[in-house]
Amino acid sequence: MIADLKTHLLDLLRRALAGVAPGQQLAITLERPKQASHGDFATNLALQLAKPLRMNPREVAQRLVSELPPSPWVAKAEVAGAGFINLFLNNAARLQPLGAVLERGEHYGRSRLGAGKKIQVEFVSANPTGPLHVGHGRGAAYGASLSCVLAFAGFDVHREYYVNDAGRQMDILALSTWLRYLELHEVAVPFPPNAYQGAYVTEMAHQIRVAHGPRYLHEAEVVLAGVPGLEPDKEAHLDGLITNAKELLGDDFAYIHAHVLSEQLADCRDDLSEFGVHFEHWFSERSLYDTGLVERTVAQLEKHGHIYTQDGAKWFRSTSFGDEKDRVVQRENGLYTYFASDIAYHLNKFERGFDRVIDIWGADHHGYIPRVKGAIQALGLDTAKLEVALVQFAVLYRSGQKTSMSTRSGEFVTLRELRHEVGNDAARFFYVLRKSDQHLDFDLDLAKSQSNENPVYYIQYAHARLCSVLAQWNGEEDDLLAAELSVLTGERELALCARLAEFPEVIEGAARDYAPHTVAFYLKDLAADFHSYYNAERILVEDPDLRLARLALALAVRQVIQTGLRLLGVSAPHSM
RNA sequence: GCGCUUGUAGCUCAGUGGAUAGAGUAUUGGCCUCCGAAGCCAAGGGUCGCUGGUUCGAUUCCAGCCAAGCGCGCCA
Repeated sequence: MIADLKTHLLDLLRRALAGVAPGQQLAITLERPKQASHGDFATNLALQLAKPLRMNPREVAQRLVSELPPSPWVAKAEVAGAGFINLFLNNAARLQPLGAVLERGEHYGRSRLGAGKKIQVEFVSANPTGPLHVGHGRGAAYGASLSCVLAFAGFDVHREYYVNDAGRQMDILALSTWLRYLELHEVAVPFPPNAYQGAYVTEMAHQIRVAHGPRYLHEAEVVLAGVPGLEPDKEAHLDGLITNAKELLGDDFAYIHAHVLSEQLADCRDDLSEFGVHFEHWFSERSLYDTGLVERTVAQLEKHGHIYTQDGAKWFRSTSFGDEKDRVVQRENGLYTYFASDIAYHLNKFERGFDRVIDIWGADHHGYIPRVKGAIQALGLDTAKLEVALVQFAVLYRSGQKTSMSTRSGEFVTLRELRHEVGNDAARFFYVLRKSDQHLDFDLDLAKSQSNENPVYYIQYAHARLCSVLAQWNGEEDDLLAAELSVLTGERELALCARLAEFPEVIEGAARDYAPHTVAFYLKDLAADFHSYYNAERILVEDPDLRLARLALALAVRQVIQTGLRLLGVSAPHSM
């Protein structure tokens, strides 16, 4: 409808252009002016033409206006400012979007932009070594909202969580749990400061003790045998302990490893699920090793001459692809690096036939992009299909003080804690209310103590008000779909219609730019327009025609708020 | 040092090659016998970091500088 209207206006301008400057090929831009006095649409066409035609822009504008063919929708066209052409629509045209919302209902705003293309969105992918913290929450909220927007814009979206279940961090978690277990049995092994400190580790140790008693007990001397001291290299100390644990426990270490992994993954899954964040796939890093894909990937790179050996390690020549230095894929000790499995993972993604793959990473991974893209190119794949969206870290403030968010130190505010304090709706909305590449100062005190000031309530309140009015009318909502809308002539009403008309454009923009925050800002604007209208005019008036038309407008606004909030994972309560 | 990101109202943040740069919050003053005051209306508050360049026009694009965050491992 409104797309047709825009097409119609563009067509009018194109014909005027042909009359004034035959042969001029210009991309005509049509924008919605910020000020109502500048019309419903404006174009800078005359300003663009002024130079090639060597004419005064206002004069060009004047000639374009006089060449503009008559239209059933355009009330007037006028020249303004430096040479803008402002187009004013008649009321029938301005009411069109309202009719479109009523007709399409929950599908209003849906787009064919994605054309059913398969697109994978991988996000969160936090190591399952402890509870998710508020930093992960941002990636979760962003990824989930973006995925919904993309799906609404016509993409076939696949959400995926990459589970880092193969690396050293998981070994450290298993070790940490075992050490806590020994501690519970009063075995005197000092708990290393760089092991996982969180209380959940002790809880898991406790569970293991309850389930298996003393089965995993060993004397302190054997546990510490041959382990280098904490100084000078505390990581070497940790590695020594891991080596001993694996030897002493054998298959039992694998059991503890598997146990802590499944515990943490289950916790993570529950946490995200309660946050309204769901994944189609949980992809195991370890499976890349089990299926031999990591090995095959490196071999393939080697075959094509992108690998060389130096100092006993295998290096990928990523400098050939614009990286600042070459990167190790297989260490001197034979173990593959995280990078190696990540190349294999991306190869696997491409082999699954996605038209586009989006990785959502924390901004601290930005230096990682050139090497991954380089590897993809080296494998003969199309790097343009991979897009990386960086999400800046949330910097957490408590009582005006910056708070640490390290998982290993155990000093962090968990996502679960945050959700319980401020609620899922406020948390989801708060996270997505800034563009993703903007640093986020997350003021805990503000979020927790003043949650009523969170703008999400402003929008939800508008929704509840609309529900309330419609309930008091107590009629059949289906009857509103056929209401005669032409009695709506007030500026506020027509402004609301214009706002409704923007929604499909906002969705397409958000999908194109990976910017779900624009949906949040749009909803704030829509709610503001409605609150303003609601205070100025009465909806349930005596005149039955006007009442029905206003109720139809209310229904449409409620629908778009509902749709928008759903995309952001925020509830639309009927009362609050 | 190099790279990426950021710099807009007291604070937190949107936005744009175009007309008078916006919102929330904070401050001040109004609006409920009337559909929900978690709301509305109004006022004050700005060198869009600085300097150049491109352009009819730059807060927006480009370069340099200043400042902040992050990254620069045979960690993941």
